[in-house]
Amino acid sequence: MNIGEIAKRAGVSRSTVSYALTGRRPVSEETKRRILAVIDELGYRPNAAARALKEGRTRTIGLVIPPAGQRLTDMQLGFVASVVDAAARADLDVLLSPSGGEHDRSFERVVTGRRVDGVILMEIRLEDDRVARLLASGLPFVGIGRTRHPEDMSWVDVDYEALITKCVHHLADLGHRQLALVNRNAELVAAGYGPGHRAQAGFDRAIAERGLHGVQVCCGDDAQAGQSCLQQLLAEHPELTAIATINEAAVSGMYRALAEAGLTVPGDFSIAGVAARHWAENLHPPLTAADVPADEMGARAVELLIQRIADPATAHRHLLAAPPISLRSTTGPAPGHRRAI
Amino acid sequence: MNIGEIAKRAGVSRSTVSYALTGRRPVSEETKRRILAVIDELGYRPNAAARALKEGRTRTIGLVIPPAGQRLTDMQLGFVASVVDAAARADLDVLLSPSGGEHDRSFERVVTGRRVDGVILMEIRLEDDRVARLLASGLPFVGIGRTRHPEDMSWVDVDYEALITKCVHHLADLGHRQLALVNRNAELVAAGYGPGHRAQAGFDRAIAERGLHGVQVCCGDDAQAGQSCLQQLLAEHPELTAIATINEAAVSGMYRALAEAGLTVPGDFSIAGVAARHWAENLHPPLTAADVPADEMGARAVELLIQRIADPATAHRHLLAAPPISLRSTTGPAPGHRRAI
DNA sequence: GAACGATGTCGAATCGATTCGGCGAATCGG
DNA sequence: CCGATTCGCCGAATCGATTCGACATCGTTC
Repeated sequence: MNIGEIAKRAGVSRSTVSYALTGRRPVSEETKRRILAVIDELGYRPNAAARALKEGRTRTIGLVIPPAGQRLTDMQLGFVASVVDAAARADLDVLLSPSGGEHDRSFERVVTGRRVDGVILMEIRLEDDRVARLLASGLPFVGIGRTRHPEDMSWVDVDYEALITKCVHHLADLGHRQLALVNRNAELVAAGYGPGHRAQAGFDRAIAERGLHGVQVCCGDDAQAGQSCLQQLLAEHPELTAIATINEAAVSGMYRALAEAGLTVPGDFSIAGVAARHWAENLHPPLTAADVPADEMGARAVELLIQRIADPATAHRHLLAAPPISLRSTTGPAPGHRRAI
Repeated sequence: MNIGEIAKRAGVSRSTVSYALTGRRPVSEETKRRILAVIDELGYRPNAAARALKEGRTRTIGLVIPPAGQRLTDMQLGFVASVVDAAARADLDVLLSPSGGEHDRSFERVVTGRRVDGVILMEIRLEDDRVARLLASGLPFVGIGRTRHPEDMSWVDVDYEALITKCVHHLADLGHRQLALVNRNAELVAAGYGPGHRAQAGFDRAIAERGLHGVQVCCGDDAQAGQSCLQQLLAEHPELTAIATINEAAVSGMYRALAEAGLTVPGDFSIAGVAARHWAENLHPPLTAADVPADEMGARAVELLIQRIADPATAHRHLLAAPPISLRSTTGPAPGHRRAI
């Protein structure tokens, strides 16, 4: 069931079959019809490996995800889904590659074995070996996230700094004076996870601008960690009245801790965050949050990658998403400051 | 940077380089050392397409997931993660393919273009075109889930029927007489989604065995749907005291509906389900549930697939997981039946 | 009617690996 | 000391597509 077989049965040469399929040279209607009939009858499809070998491209992109061991957050899942979706629309296949820890063989295979035409990289650190590796290899790639030197690459990213700044201003406008920032897990932030650092920077800046008091903590990426984290926070800083966070997975645990401490949301305590819309809406109460457009970002990342593959010499392009905050149910006037509205 | 270049610089023939790398024929230590040094220096890795073409295998498996549009449940995410993980350990790459709806081109490419050595199929229907397609194509595959004719294929699955039966018996033992089964979304069940149908069957059987009263409803796969579904259920069947469910994504919404109806869990109302452990534990209160071992199942699916690829003629193998129920916080004696314990 | 440009097709080279048959040289046994 | 093995390596064929140059046929044009 290869192209030679088709050619034989249609009584033409292999090249003619190829041209009939790709249309890169004219083939008479009659011949084309006969070839297609044979192909249809035998259910022939060109061998992907042979085509990739000759053409020098695989029609496949790599998607590098955080190690599978750690659960994907809802936002990350949104990125994956939208990348897969957009790739499918462009008739590209997606090769999944966990990276980090024991999985570096997989990443190395993807980068180095010419298995993919380009790569989309998730969960990028400020200093990231993988980015360096990709830059050195010359393989086109696009980041969802960026390093400390963002000019070197194409990326789409969430402007965590601006978003957290907005959250703080929003809370300050409501009269809150004592705020906390709940970050992602400590290992991630310590490893130079960009959003974590940028959220810190934005928080610090906004706190300073408004003359507020702020504390920062890291918190594991799940509900139980969120609960114990907030318990501790409330115990050590009873003066707090509001939280800003980028840790969507921990929010439901924070709700729990507040409820157990007898604090109502948003009556006694406010929370504003950055999260996938789907997630924010499905929480109870729905989270006041910047709705990260994960779907669009994934699609844009694929677009950028396709452009880079087509012409690796084009200028790098960047997309920084900073959607406005959707006021849902978790922020309100600071207790005792109702007149301040 | 191909094998010829390496051969030239090492002063040997291309075949010798190949044998030095694969070890399929002896090569002298001295020569091997020289070759490896050159390879190391130039950072050479064999071209995957060329190798796949010659060897007739791609060292890649396909993972067919539900269309990306609909969110993956936590359990599905667990399957994906464990499959990717197990594949990486076996030095296999994973090609992701959404199927259903507009994505059938992607599925078709995977099946037909010899892009993968085998396929793992998720979210299987009782009658499933994709299974028929794979059987016809001769491509090795393993299902996570099974059709109405399970003998035709290898699979791993969750024994929803047994698990729901256990849930019902557990609730009946606690004195509950009026139960409901909350199934997955209506379209999925109508399309012949096996777990949905098997859960119904198990529910019916157990209800009959114990002489109970039962109702069944379908419910969208998210918290909001769970909330409105349970609201309606409570309104139409005020006599209900317990629920069994396979719809993990809807559970938190059910909690909400119960709380708003003034019912405590498990004091006034009990819930038992089938869910990913991680999810069940992180709910508040933690769900009494059969903990589906998603990690192990994904790994086993990969194992079975590797065996099938190695020898497509082996007998089909099946693995039906029916873990015991982990008693957490959401089931208790039926109200007014405390003596019945 | 000769020169010319399309048009349609073919044969052969090519992509980068693996693998088989064979060929010297070294080693061994008798 | 000679024939038989073994060892180490090479050259060529092969996998299944794409693509380039060449060629035959046909219709135009001057």
